[in-house]
Amino acid sequence: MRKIFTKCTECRTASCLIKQNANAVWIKQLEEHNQMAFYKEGQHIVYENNPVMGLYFIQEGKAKIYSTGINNKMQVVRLAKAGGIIGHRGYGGDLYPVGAIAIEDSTVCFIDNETMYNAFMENPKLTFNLMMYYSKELRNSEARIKNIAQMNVKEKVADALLYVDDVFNPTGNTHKIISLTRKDLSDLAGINPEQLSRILSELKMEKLITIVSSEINIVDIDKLKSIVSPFNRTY
Amino acid sequence: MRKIFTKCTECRTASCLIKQNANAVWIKQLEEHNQMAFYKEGQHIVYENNPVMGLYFIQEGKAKIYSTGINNKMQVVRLAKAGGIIGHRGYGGDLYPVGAIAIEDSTVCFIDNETMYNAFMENPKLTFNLMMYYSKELRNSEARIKNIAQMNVKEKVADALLYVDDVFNPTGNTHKIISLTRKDLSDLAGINPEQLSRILSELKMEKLITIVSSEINIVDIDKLKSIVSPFNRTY
DNA sequence: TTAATAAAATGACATATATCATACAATATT
DNA sequence: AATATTGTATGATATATGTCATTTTATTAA
Repeated sequence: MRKIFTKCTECRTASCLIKQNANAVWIKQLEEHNQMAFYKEGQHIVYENNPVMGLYFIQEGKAKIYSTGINNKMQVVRLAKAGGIIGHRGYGGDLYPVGAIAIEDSTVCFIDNETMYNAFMENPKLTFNLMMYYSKELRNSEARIKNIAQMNVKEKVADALLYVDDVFNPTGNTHKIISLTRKDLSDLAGINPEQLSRILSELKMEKLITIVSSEINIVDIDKLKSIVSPFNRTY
Repeated sequence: MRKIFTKCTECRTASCLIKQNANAVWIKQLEEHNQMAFYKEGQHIVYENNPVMGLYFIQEGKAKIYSTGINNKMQVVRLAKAGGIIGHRGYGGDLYPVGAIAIEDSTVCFIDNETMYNAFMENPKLTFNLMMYYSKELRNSEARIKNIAQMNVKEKVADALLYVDDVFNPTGNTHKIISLTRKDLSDLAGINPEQLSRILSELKMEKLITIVSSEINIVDIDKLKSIVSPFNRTY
């Protein structure tokens, strides 16, 4: 576990939008308003249908953003890691329609709505880049709508594996699927765990992945991509 | 058909984010850079996988935003009307991953990326509210991921009807499903037209909707909502 | 108005995926 | 180390939904 930094100037999360875009004066301001919190794996960072009080910046760790449907079936709508943002949807007393759970021990930096609003009004680049962040997530989300609606289970599994790899292994050196259980993966793919197991076995037989003590490794990422290529997703 | 306004000061689209949030100086600036275009029903406003040159603001009319999957199967990811925004995803020479087609005769106001960027840097409220717009669309989109993944066909149809009504009949006085063919509706619900027909007949029998010469009218919106209520979507 | 064309609805059938049950493997507990 | 507990994999079966064919209704053209 890394040390918790309560000051932005000390924080080493280079991908943080605030560090990248707010001016020095505002970084000081924000430092005085932020609240750091530590979440153990499995703990809720935000609950579904609770009021949105501000923005959560993941300083360290990983989280799944989910929404609960019928029979308490969980749908993972997106994954986030250090630098990622949770919350902030629906300004002005709205409820937050999705929940977030730490899938690794995580430290999260919280800044309330009012402080954020003031920062936005005086840091156009911050606002612009946060707008871009949402815009990019929206694009991803719309791609996932099509995928979930049209793909068969095998394609959904390939898509989910590639999504996880894209989010959690950005350098591309390693392609290990980390921090996620079979249940998490099936909730992400939008299928049930049994189907997931079946397809994983199939992919293992076809030598696209290896599984050692239930840890998944992508060994032939190109073939995996070719499974979803008819849906021209760009990973 | 309404007259095409080429000046923001003349334009009567009250819901336009630019009109609402840009200062007078910038509205003048934007007026000099905007390009108006008229699209007949069925015409493309933007094509899939084309470069994103700027932002499209719908002044008048309606559009479906879609993405094409396997076997050229269309998935409608969202609907937009006057005041709605198309484009802008993936700033910086990226490709626009979804397409947009006018589903009514429409006039659309286009502003290039550079002009928009300059406007953003000097109109924090405009940037903030556009960020909120994307944020809201993202929230909707994530809700739809769960819905499409978990709902059965009947729930999908109810959800699609309620979505259309919510977007196109905001006042709530009338609940007529307009401007959409059965194909459009099934592409939105993520099912095939045959299933849609079957479910529509069922809903008609149950007196939740009426169909006169293939025009759908929601007559019992509460019962329709109760079909999707286990998914606690807030229309 | 009638014929021609397109759109929508219905029916019969095939199939992919979910469900339930069971078996196996891996981690945790005493 | 042995047992309990959880997580993962596989098999058998049921069911919802997609596909293809046909009929009915609506729209357009002659």
